[in-house]
Amino acid sequence: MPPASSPREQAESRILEAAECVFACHGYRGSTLKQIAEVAELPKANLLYYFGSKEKLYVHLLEQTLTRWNASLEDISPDDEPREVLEALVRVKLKLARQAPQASRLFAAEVISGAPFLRDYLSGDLRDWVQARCDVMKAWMAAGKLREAEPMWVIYLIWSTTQHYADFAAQIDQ
Amino acid sequence: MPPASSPREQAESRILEAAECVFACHGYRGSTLKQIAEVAELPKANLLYYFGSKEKLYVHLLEQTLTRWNASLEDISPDDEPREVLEALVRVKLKLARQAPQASRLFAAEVISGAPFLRDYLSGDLRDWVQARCDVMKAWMAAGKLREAEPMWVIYLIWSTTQHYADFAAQIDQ
DNA sequence: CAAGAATCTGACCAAATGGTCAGTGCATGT
DNA sequence: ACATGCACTGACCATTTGGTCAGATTCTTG
Repeated sequence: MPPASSPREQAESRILEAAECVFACHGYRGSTLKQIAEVAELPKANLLYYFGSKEKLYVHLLEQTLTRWNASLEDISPDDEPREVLEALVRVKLKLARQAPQASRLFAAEVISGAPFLRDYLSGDLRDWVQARCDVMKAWMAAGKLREAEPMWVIYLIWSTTQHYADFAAQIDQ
Repeated sequence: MPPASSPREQAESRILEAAECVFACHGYRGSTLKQIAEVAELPKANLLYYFGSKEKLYVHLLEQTLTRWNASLEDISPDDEPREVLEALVRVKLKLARQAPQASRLFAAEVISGAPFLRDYLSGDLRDWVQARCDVMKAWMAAGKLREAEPMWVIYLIWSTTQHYADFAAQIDQ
């Protein structure tokens, strides 16, 4: 059994890190393997050796990002207090945008370009995730615990705010 | 004197429309002249004839967008009522995002990729515009007319919300 | 040590990219 | 009729792109 950091794991994480950076800045089509290879300080052929193709590398990165995000976002129930849950939701998402601005940007770039690769995911797991939150919010509204509003818009509001925060991070920091 | 829609004007607006669509989806580097030409239903060489280069076409589009935006955003003064002004600001930006989602996306894509072409503009006219609003908000806070908050964040909040609204428009519409 | 598997990479390829250019129409004024 | 300038474009070019591959190197294991 290979140790915790086999050459494979080392190279893969190095490549993923570089790819995240480049894809986040230029989107899928705007990024080149050459540029990613330069950032990773590895020959281009090495990326292909480990990930097969540009597309596979990109999708791998997307899946990794969404898996992490979903893992960080706890479940909620209609019995919870809306204010606390929503505030927690904002804080978690904001923390993610701060901790992993690259991933946040990557996600935004993908969505802006029409989410060609995410579409399947959005109509699957993530869509379910969103739907579940919407249902809880509707229950809150029915019980008078939350002001009437379109739940999906609330989620988009939270996403958009934190997302844009990450996108403008450089400018905000000044 | 040529009539209101000379061949030049017709072709240029046709090209700009197509370019806005493509650049908005894929950013500068992710877009190709071939694709823009196909959308515009014109030969590729025609785009170059009128705009000289891909970069010039892109910058032309950015300038056009920002000029329109700035024209639509009225002035505000410390004597105004914060709630009204901020609500107006949101409504105008939201209207722009609805009316011209492509331009809104174009702007977002440019910012996400580090605003390489906008940088000059952001540090010039637009920055002044932002600064002016921040000053007014600070005056409001000093006068107790607005809750304490970092003014720039308020502006980013408004931008991010409307921006993301445009980006997710297709999904929201469902 | 030997055999085989895993790791790595320079050199190469077909396709696509931004851009050039010579040349073709075509309207207008003289 | 003819000259002039604008509008237009097919064919071409150098470069870059994602991807392949044969072979070199290193590691693991019997």
